[in-house]
Amino acid sequence: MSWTDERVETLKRMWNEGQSASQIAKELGGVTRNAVIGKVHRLGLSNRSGGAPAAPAKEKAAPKPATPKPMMTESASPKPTAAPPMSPARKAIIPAGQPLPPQPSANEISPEALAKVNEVEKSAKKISLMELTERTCKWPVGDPATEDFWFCGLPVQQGKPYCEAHVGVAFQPMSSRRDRRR
DNA sequence: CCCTGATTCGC
DNA sequence: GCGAATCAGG
Repeated sequence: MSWTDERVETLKRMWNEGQSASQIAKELGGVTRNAVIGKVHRLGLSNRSGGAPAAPAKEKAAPKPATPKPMMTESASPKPTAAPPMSPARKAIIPAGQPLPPQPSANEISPEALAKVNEVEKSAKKISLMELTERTCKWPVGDPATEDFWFCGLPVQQGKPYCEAHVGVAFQPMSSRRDRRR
């Protein structure tokens, strides 16, 4: 693949939209994110600005022009309030009667988060215990005492044991989310 | 480990 | 000019 006008155009557009290099590469196809980044540099638009070099620096070793970009959306307030799902290990010891394990109670969890989970669970990979890996969401769904039980299996949020959606319900902002978003 | 962009350098 | 390899950071 080569950089046709059209492809370059798409590149520019997406880059300015804040898309990541890898996303752009995927969209374009036939190129890697490295290619995209390389091109971005050659086009001189490493800084996601329309093209207004407000900083006329002549530095050679200017390490950091500062990046006023949103970047990673990481909210840090890890205080597990909503009971994290129990270990799969207790699978068999459940009185198969009715005292079902407290399905991560839908107490005061963000309605949005719950809605998100419901959606996610529909497209979940539904993997089994054995299929769990370091980077698969380990959120259990269903009744461990029945066949109707599986793990989410979606890609986990970096660091966390669950996917984004499940991290959302697993880690409550400790109160009933009071603060405002960023 | 996953991901991000930045840089280098042989082609 | 191109982009894989590498680097630096989250």
